[in-house]
Amino acid sequence: MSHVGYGCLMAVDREHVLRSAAALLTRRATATMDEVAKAAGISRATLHRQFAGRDALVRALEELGIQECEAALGAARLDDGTAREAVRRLVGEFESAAGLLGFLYTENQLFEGEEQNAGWSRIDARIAALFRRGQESGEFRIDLTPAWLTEALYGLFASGAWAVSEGRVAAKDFQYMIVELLLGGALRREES
Amino acid sequence: MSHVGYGCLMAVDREHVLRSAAALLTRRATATMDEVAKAAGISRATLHRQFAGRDALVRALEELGIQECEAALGAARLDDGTAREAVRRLVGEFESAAGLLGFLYTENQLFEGEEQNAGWSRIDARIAALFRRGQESGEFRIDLTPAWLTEALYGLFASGAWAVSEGRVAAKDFQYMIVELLLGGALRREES
DNA sequence: CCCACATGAGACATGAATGTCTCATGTGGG
DNA sequence: CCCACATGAGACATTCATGTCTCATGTGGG
Repeated sequence: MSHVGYGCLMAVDREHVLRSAAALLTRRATATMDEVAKAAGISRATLHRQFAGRDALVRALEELGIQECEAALGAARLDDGTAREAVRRLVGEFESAAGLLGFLYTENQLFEGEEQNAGWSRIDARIAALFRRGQESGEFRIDLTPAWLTEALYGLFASGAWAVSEGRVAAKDFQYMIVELLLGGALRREES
Repeated sequence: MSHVGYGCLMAVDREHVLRSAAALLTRRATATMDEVAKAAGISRATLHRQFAGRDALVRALEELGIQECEAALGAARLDDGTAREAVRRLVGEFESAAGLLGFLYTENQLFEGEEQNAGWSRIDARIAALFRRGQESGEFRIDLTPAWLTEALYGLFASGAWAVSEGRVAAKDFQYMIVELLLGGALRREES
């Protein structure tokens, strides 16, 4: 047939639905499909036509999260300059995705048995490689493994995003707080 | 009547039930009441006799978590020695409760509207006071707020406990990894 | 103008978890 | 020995989210 896709009536903006769902589920991970639909301004039926079920929706959100992370990783240019500068850029680029990331981070615990999306492994590897680069260049200490630093970064993103949404930390301090704690820790430095 | 409580047949070991539930829910936050009962080695009926419902069970777990945290806070003697030593002791004492803490930390997001247990505020305050003491003594930097350091500590506990349970970090490194990252950060130190 | 089609609204069935109930059982204490 | 009582097993109703269905509507394109 001739009409390839959606020639006449524009289908519901899938992107917008995903964004709305992400924003809602970030705040309340147990939100109903009904609530998700309302949040997106569409009916439950239409939501269901786009995503076969809650499962499919979460998977789509996972894909979205992975895309955002990979976009952030690209924009952060992890190979440029010092490792600490790259970490700073990385956190900045990740900021907008932190909420979604936190949601997916906790949601992953529920999948338990199932194999996790390969995208996360790639992302983990790229972040861990950055920390490894910092270790090899002598910038970072070598007694904290890249795997742990990566994991810790996720944890700080999640708690940071939550603290901001709860009003315990100002949104404008998000990047600074995370970067400074991750890189420098709580102790005062004598040196430069 | 004469028999005050459980004179004859010992009631189901409430403590044991709570421990089992904590262990299970730490791994799978969505576990069924049935599974919780099985994990504790009792029937669902008995579980219901002890805890009016899932809600009551979670509240009881929250109380348990608060108790453990306050016990840990006491054992860590936050007012003794340098603040960094106190932080080290604190993380060590919290280690056994980290899994439960992580569960409750994420579970709290679901309660959304409701007011959170006052116990957490007390605990937050004690931990934040420790960081503040470190700042006032000149040990800790002052540009990271005590509130954020407290929040970050929770996040590191959660991600640390999860990383251990996933096998990405060795259990024996738990305390070291968290303390070193929290206090010293990822950067190498030139000074002592 | 008419048709195609995506949408919204809602009815309906389904499955799962929950909460409540009864009853048989076994053990411990008097 | 007998009674009290906590327990386990299971039946049952209920609630809720979900998935599927139908139908009316409205709009855009031909």
